[in-house]
Amino acid sequence: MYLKKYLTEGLIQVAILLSLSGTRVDVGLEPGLLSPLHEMMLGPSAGITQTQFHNLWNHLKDGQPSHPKNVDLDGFTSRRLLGLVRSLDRLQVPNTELEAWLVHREPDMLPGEHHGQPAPLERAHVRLEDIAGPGLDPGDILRIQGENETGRDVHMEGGELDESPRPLSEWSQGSAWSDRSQQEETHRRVLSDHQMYSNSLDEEEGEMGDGADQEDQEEEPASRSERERRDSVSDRESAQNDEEQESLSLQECLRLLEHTFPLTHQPSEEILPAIGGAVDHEYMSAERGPLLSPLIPSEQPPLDLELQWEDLLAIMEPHGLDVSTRFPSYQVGPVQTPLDAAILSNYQSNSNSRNDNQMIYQDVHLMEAALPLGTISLHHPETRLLPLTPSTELDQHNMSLNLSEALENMDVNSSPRTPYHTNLISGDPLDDLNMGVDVENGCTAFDMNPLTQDPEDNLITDNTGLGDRSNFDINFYPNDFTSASLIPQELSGANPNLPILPLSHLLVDDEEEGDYGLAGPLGDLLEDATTLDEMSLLDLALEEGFSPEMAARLEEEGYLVPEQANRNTGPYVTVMPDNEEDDGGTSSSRMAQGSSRTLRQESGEKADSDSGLSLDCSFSPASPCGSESSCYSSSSSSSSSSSGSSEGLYSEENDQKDEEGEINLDMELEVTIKQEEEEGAVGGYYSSDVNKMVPSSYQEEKLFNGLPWQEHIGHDHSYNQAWPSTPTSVTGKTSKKQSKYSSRQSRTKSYSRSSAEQFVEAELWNRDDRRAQSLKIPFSNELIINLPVDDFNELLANHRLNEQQLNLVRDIRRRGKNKMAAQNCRRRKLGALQGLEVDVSGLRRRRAWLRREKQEALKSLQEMEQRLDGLYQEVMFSLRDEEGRPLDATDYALQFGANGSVTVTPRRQGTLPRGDSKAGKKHRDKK
DNA sequence: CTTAAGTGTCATTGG
DNA sequence: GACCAATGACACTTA
Repeated sequence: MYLKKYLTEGLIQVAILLSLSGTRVDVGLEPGLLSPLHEMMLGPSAGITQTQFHNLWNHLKDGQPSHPKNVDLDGFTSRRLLGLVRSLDRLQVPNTELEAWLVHREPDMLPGEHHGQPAPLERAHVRLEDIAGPGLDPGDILRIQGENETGRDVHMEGGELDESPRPLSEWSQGSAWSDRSQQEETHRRVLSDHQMYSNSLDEEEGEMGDGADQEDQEEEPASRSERERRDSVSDRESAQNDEEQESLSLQECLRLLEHTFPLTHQPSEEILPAIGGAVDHEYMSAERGPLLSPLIPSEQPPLDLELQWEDLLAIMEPHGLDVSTRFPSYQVGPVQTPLDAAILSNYQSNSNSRNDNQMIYQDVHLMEAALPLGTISLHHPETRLLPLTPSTELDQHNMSLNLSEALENMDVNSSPRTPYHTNLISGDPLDDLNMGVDVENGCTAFDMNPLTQDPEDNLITDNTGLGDRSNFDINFYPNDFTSASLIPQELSGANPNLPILPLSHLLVDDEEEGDYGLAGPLGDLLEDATTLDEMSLLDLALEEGFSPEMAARLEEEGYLVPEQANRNTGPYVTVMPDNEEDDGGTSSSRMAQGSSRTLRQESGEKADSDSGLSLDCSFSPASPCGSESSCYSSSSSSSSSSSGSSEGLYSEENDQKDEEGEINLDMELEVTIKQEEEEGAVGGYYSSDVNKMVPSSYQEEKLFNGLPWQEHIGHDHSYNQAWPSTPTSVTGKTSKKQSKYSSRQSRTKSYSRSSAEQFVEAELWNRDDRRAQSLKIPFSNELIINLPVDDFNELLANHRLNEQQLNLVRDIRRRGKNKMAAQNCRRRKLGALQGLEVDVSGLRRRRAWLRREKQEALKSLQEMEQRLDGLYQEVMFSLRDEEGRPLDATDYALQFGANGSVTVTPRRQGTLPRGDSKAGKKHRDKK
């Protein structure tokens, strides 16, 4: 069962991965696989995936990371592989490394400027820049930032900000910027990924994370020129920097970051919340038209920036939480490895991008931002506390908590944030997708950090995704830096239609997926799939994942049908009662044989009966149970003689031996059987001799030898049966049991070594068989059980049986049928349970998705309401009464006629113009 | 010795 | 009313 579950899980995950995109899987696998681009593309082998997933599970649950399969690839090989994968994906893989430190560079610019931010971040950035600096000059960054910000925010966190805005804008305008170098794209993607990650986190928490995407888009138009400039700068940088140089610089930077990481990390998180608080403030201010801002981003760059900033803040808060929760290692390990540093740098880059927004915002609320940063730092520790617990459950729990909190926040502060949701909806689907991916990447990145100690290793791991830690990490690492870009594109390409729904929804789903026990990353993947296909696709993917199981199930069921048919056909089935493995075709052919066989049996039976006990005792080849006979006979032969002829083929010699040796056994068996019957003992352990009971043609046995039908026999528990030969057979129940047990064991011991299977089957001889043997029932139990009623009655009529025999035969039939029915019932039960499990998982995902949708809808609704209010007030202010005074919105209401006419009517208590519930709200609020 | 899983059997129910 | 399938409950075995 557990193995099956594992397999199914692995299969499901594989299916999901495949459904999402081969790249993704590849990316994840690449690190672990030395050669295997094709595997990655085609889909990892089940074993690999399983192991990875298992590792993920283990990692999440146990916190134990590295998987043996996670091989650290050389930086070159890993890069090569990544490059190949990227090329396959169509995505050009720029050096993620570059991106990482580029982000860091920006901070360098900032150090002096940041008041609120903690020194460590700045330091780290500076160092990184200093080390890696080849490509970009701090001055460039500053310039870029200034350009981006239109000169407003240059002072603040410009260094950090400059690149972050770039990616956002570029990302949104990716098509326009296709010309640019791959590196630039990668930078953008990375940055966008980080942002997306934060967004996704926000969504998961129920925060307003969606707004970030919208903001990004909004920013684009306004800051195009700036972006272009930045792009040009980035191009220059990319051209200047060789990958190797970048890697080296990155390594150094990572090292530096490691030293400073904790501090650096905190600042980013802190800054974000602080910024978020400031943003909220601004939104609260009624002067601006935050809602409208998205509509006219170019005209109102500051507003856009603010909006973006808010989004970023919203994202950041959840992001930090998510990071902590998802990546316990990251949180736990105050000492972060270079990789972590790199990841952090990326993360910071996200924060930086937010900082850009902040910068814009800070022009207005600079002081506020500074304060919040300090205050936010407190926030960070909390997040870390959660992450300390490695268990996924805790993470999920945290997520859920965050979500609830986010929801609450929504309720309270939804109004300010809402405006962006519309943008999100209209937002580029690709961006959303990317965001979701990025989020995941960010997570993975964090995971990687702790393990990687050497900057080079970190880089390698980052690039290749071969993190030492856990398979899980490995799988997702690639996404973090290099692969991240790839994945998003693929996703976007694969699901252009999905765009409306931000990936963040998916992330939210992850929480619930956690219920399933899926790893966070896996859950993300699953959620992505769900979002893409709106759960239905996900379900399909799941089913596909289960396909093996399902197929097995179906096969079983299909088998069931034929099996039943066989049962109905009875006689034929008797030969192979349990031929589950047999196809219907075989059964049909067998049926024909069975008919002839039955005839033979009858004739043979008579002959056997003629032969008398000796024949019965000896294994008549046509043992009563056709199916059992073979195994049984073999066992019996083994028991009686060491020959242990397999396949139930008995040489006459064996038969004779059996006969001789078993005659006594027969007698004993009868006694024991009677006792059992008297005692009502359940099942019995039958000696091989029992087979003798049923006369079946020797040939028939041969025909049926080796057939799977014996399966059920194997299941037979011969309870209470004492080994005929054992002295205890005559003793009481307990003694019987013991004797039976001991006899079995002895048997198994003696036989198992020679021909284990045959012996086992022989052991399976059941009580009814023994009884039948004892009563000299002329036909096999299989025949008795599987014959149709008419045939069965005919059979009974043909054979003159005494009352005892008739009763036994009927009992055998009843019990045999019930046994098969019970088996079928249990099989169905298991199938139903599995199906229900699948349904539950699908429904959970569905529920999560619907919840996300609901949140989004509420957000958009609030946004619309706010916009309506603003418009209403605007209109009212523009109106003048007879005396030329502006109308008070509280005193007058707009009424919209059916013909499109709008009339201003004095507001009366209790009467509100249509669609002016909001106005009424306003009125009330003002009062 | 305990426990869970698997299996056979009985009794019952409904078709 | 007989037959059968399905199923719950119980007992037993086994790992």
